[in-house]
Amino acid sequence: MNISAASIAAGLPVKTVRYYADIGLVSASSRTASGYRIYDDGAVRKLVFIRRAREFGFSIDECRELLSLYEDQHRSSADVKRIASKRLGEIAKKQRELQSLHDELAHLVNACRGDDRPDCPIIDGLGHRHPDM
Amino acid sequence: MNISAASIAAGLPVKTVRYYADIGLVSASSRTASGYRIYDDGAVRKLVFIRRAREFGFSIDECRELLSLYEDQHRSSADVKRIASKRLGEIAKKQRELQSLHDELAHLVNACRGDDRPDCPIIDGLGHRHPDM
DNA sequence: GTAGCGTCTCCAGTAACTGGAGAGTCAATA
DNA sequence: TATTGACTCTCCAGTTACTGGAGACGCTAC
Repeated sequence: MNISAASIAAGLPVKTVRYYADIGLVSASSRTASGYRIYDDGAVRKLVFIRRAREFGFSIDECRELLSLYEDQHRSSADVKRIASKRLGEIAKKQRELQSLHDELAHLVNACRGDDRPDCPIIDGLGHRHPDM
Repeated sequence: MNISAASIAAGLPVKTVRYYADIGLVSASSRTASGYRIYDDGAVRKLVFIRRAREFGFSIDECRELLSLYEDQHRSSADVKRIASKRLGEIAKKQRELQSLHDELAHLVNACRGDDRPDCPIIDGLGHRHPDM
């Protein structure tokens, strides 16, 4: 599999696959005589693994850690659960933040007539200090 | 007001205030003879405005746009509403994505015993293709 | 006057790519 | 066989919104 076939199989842009190789996250399994990267199924599986983990919001460094657990036959599921639980907590926190932003902004947007007059509660709401932020 | 007083009043780090001046977002109202930045109330209000808008997730460029509306006595609230509504849609989208990530990851974490055995549904869930992602 | 801050500018680095230049490679067509 | 066009390579620069640090200068108090 050359890089474009691997990128399609993994669901990642070619540039990103090359980048992951550059930073030593997932290297090509070998190269052709002319230097083209070759990816085998194992490498593609790792790329898929990384893509999924990135979609879950894991950082590249966390992916590195997860990948080493993924590759380690002797890893304990406790390690993995610890990392995933931490991430889950962060996601929940982000959700709460987003919710309050949404509510506040929605309130301002609803209060705005949206006509040609300069009076605008959104601008006012942004411009002045707010009780709990 | 020197830069640190302004930064406290605006709720932004000094570095960030300087950065906003560098990129021409909010300049100091003047300078002392020795080159120290001086901020008046108007400049501080703009800094607060920017901080709030950033907290709402508006990009620097969007802030620039909002700021010009903020400063424009003749702006229509329709313009502001348009930008804010767009942002609101993006926030809602992000919320939905985050929700599905949360559900999926929570499912995996719950399914994981978290003991010393290498069998781990989280790793498996990340490693393999998933129905709808 | 000197110690200990604060401030200045400028440069580099962050995260995770993305875009592009310039050169080489490969497969198919004329 | 030559050439076209797509693909690949490496390397460098740019992105976003800052943040950290170096080295130099300013300000205030003791």
